[in-house]
Amino acid sequence: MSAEEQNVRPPAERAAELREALNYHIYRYNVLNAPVISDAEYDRLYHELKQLEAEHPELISPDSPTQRVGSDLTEGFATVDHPAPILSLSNAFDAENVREWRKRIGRLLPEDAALRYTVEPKFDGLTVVLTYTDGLLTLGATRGNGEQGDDVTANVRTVRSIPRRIPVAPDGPKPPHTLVVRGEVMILKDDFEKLNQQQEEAGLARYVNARNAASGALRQIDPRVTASRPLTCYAYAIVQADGPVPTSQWEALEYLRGLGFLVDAEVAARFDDLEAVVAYVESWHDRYYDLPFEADGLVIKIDDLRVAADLGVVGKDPRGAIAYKFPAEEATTTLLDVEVNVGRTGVLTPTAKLEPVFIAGVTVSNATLHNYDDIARKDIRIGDRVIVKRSGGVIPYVVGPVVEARTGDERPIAPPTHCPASGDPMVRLEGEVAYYCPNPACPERVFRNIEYFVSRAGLDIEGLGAKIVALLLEKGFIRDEADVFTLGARKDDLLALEGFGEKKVDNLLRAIEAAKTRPLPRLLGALGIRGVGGVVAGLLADAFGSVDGLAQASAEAMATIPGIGPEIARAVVEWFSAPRNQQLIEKLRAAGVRLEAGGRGEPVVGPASAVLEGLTFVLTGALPNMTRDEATALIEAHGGRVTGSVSSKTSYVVAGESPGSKLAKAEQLGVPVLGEDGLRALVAGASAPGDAAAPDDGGAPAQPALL
DNA sequence: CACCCTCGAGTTCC
DNA sequence: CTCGAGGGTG
Repeated sequence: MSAEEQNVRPPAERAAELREALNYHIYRYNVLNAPVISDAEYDRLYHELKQLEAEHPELISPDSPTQRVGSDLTEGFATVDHPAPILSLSNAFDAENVREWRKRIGRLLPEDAALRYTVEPKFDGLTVVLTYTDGLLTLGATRGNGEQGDDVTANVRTVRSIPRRIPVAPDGPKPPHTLVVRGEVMILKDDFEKLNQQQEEAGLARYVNARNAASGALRQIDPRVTASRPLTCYAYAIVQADGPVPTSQWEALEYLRGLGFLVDAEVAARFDDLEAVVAYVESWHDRYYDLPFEADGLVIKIDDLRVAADLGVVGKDPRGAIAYKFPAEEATTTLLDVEVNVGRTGVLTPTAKLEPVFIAGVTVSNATLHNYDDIARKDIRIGDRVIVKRSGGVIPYVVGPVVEARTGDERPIAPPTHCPASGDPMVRLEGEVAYYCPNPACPERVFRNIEYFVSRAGLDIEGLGAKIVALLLEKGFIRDEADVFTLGARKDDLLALEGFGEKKVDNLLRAIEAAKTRPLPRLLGALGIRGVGGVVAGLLADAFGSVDGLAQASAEAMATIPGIGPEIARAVVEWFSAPRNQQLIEKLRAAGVRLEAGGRGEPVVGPASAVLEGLTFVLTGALPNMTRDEATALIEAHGGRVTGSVSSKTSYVVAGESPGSKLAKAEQLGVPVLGEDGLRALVAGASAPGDAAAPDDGGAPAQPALL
């Protein structure tokens, strides 16, 4: 049943259906801690109902979820009244919504009133209300239904970032006689990972998400259990005080920090211009996932708390603040099927076929399932409702199944016993996760190998992508990698193919011709020997100088090279001992492919300078004026190294636009971070006067700056 | 033998 | 980008 079909039904019927569904989801979320739909979907349903009620006010009923705030009251805890009701916030989903909010409140304010705004993270945790009497933490309560909450004082006292006594230091500032603070309890992302590792080691189920785990922890009857869970609390508001406290939100945050509360400082900012606010919140779109906590948006508040209070409340939403929601990165959908992919090495990778679902700006219908151990560990079954996440990076993956939504018709997923392409029985190597198709002649493996051979990672033949490789295989024009070089003799056959004109064929043949004289490391890497990528191929090329030299080398000889161990050596020897591969080399030789290092087209370029000698760089994000390849070339030309992951040995991280998790890692490890300019300065500065001459080897002329 | 670091391999969508 | 595994080091 599609959304369109639902929407043409009578409004009254649809409203009743939405009410029922929402109430059920509220119960699942708040009471059982086991939601069956994502927050984003909940939001969608909620807004549909709200809009329906706006158009047809007669449909509003007292049990409508729009008329109440959610409740998480649990039996087993004493119920306490909140000094002030905990309200929710209206949502903004884009810049325009934020401007509309400003316009709405503008009508209630004096003409041209100058406003300041604070922006804070919208924590995805649990709201708590903390009461201090003469500096002592005397009450901690959950949000409950907004009016009343559960008394979880004993549990709250176990949270280390919540002061049990203020002042925390003997000379620290003293709070007023009574102080009520609002905060958010959560499990930080790193802690959540560790917690799940412990769960696994203990043979227990993983928690699906941090919020549920935190919620469960806070509601333990035995506070010792709570104490064993890594809870953190950020404070963000003063609810009540009987002494002088700040009258602006910005100062309130500073005040709370001064008293010893944990207060966010990464996101919090104050602006006196709404457009600056809009630019700021949008700037968080592609970096909020680097925050140490889960956040599903930002909160924009009128900084002057008296002005905010005077604006009052509409429905259950205060007018003085708005929640700016990030595009949802998680959604639930149905796992329709699991497809098996055969890689060029023979590894089988399960891929999830999903009912298409819109997440963070794109429609996702496929997601990797990594391997069969992972499927078993998460107990994912075909037909399950599954949570799909598209975080930090871009690549979506299946987080886990919603066990509560099972109907009993779900089917377990078993690793295939035979290769879907060749029919060979699958092999699982001792101690490895992957299942392999052991047959090197497996049609899928052959296809993937050729595809890799000609790809950018291999010989980089432009105009020869996966589609065309598949077509050429199907037509019988090629059967292995070397056949690619015989295509020049079959120009007429190529021209006869659909979509292949004179120009396209000429370009393709020219690219193939050029690929005959690629540098030796590229050729070695393109062969697809297990464990031999760009770096290892370079080491082997340096040591043996030619394909034949390598083919004759012993495993022992290879293993003496730093960076090559017994495993890779064995894989290389094994590869060259296979008749199939020996024939391949002979065909390449016969086709005129250069199998040695050096020669024309491969100048041995000495370093332009050695100013970066001994330094290791990691690139992340997009630099404004150079590609990653150019930046890598620049660093290497000056004697530096570029690696993929940040470690304590990394000298510099070069970060550009929308950097990934590497930037956070760098900050965590205290590795200095450079921009593009910083990199150029490093190169230029040190190589400036006098020392630009290439060291000793007279043969290679120093290259001028690369750009 | 237990770490840490690096490399290779596979992956999604437009 | 993330994961798993190989290689090297203390």
